[in-house]
Amino acid sequence: MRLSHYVLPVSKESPADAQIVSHKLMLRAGLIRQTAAGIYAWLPLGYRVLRKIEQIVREEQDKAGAIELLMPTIQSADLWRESGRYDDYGAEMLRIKDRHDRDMLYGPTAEEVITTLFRESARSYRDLPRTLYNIQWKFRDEVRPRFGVMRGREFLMKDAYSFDLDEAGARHSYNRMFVAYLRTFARMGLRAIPMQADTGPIGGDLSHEFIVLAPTGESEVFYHRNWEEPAVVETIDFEDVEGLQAVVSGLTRDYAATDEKRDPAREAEAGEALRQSRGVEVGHIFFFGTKYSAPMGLKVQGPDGAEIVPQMGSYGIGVSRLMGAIIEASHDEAGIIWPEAVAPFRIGLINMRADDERCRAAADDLYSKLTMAGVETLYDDRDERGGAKFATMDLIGLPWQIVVGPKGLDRGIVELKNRATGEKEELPIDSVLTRFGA
RNA sequence: CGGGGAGUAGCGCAGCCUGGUAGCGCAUCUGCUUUGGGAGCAGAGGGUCGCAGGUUCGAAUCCUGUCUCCCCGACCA
Repeated sequence: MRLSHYVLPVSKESPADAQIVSHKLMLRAGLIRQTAAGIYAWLPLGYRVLRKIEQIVREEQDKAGAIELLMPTIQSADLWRESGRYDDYGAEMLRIKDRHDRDMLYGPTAEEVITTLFRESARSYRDLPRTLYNIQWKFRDEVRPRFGVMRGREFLMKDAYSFDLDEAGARHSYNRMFVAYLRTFARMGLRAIPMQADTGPIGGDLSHEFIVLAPTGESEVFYHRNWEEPAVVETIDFEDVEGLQAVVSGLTRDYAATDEKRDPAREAEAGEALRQSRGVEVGHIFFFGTKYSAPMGLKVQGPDGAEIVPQMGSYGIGVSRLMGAIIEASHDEAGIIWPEAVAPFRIGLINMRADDERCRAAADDLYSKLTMAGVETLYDDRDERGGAKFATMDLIGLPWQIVVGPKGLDRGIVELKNRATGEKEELPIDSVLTRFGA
């Protein structure tokens, strides 16, 4: 993409509304624009990042055996009356009426919809287990939205729902998601730590929050230093029930808790190894048994002909929130530092002298070859001063910057800079192309 | 939902107390000079001062109402 043809409203100053660094940078780098309290438009650059994050989430859900579908944002109140949640949910739910004065709502979550859908498709025990998910916009009318997309009212969420024949099966479904989550966050360059969370009416240990460590995070967290090495599950057989359980057990061995869930005994046990930091909740998984399946009449026929009420779990990832979390975890004074996996473009190509024929020709050629090879490149071809271009590139945080200028061309080289490390290399143009597979 | 603050040009702000032709910096546009880390000079465009009433010869400024946004606390992907 040529910057001269793009929409990228960057700014030196951040709006007074923004309090935390990720919000400021998202506004300054032209990723988002606020349209109402807690509601944001995703500008072109931000939307590219959002789609990358979404795609990673999708790929890891698929690997874990979950099946994607898409549920509507607008739901009927009747569904929620069926589950008994319509009156309980409170003001956080945005309630609206259609032209026939029917009660509708903008979905804050989708247990009711998915349970209904599954009820209509599952007849036999052979139809279980299944895990279904969708990545869809949600709306929760938060009393006080803040921190930009970290706590918006409208947000993009991946929500998965598992249906199992018994509790042991539900545990396996839970374990699948547990591992999938760690893989998902690791791919985005995040250190996410699973922490025991409230389990609600069912009890047991099947509820975890996934917290990304970031110095400016919202909640205070405590963890064993072993978590400083991010948990990576490179390969895993999601069908291997015992193997998966062993992995999850291993991963939950070391202490980690949010401020509200601290355990003095385990902290004493950790002793010197106890660490304290701040974090952002990016995911939450839990098992809730028959809370929805029972009241909503979801049942299948078992091998012996008897009715079985499926055991359910649900698994959320805040996709839009992740963008804020990634920036909180990865930035410097100059701007954002995108991990390669989610960067809106891989390369920022800077033509130092757009008014110079030779530079323009060399940069145009480089841009053309990179683009044709499928390397996502943002090309600053504007006739601006170099300083302004560098500042913009640093702000928007693309992993690599390629600088084409007359001084380099005299020596037959261009400069390649790594945004994260700041390291610069001088390379012949051909080598740069080779480096990026073009 | 309780407490506090703010709405003036795209962004950041001054002006309000003490009513009298709406300003500054950045950004934008034009010209010239510049060009390897947010350039200099000269000029220009852009605002029904959140909205609605009221007081007054005259309201950004005073009064009343209202909407919106932000911050602190209780809740959440």
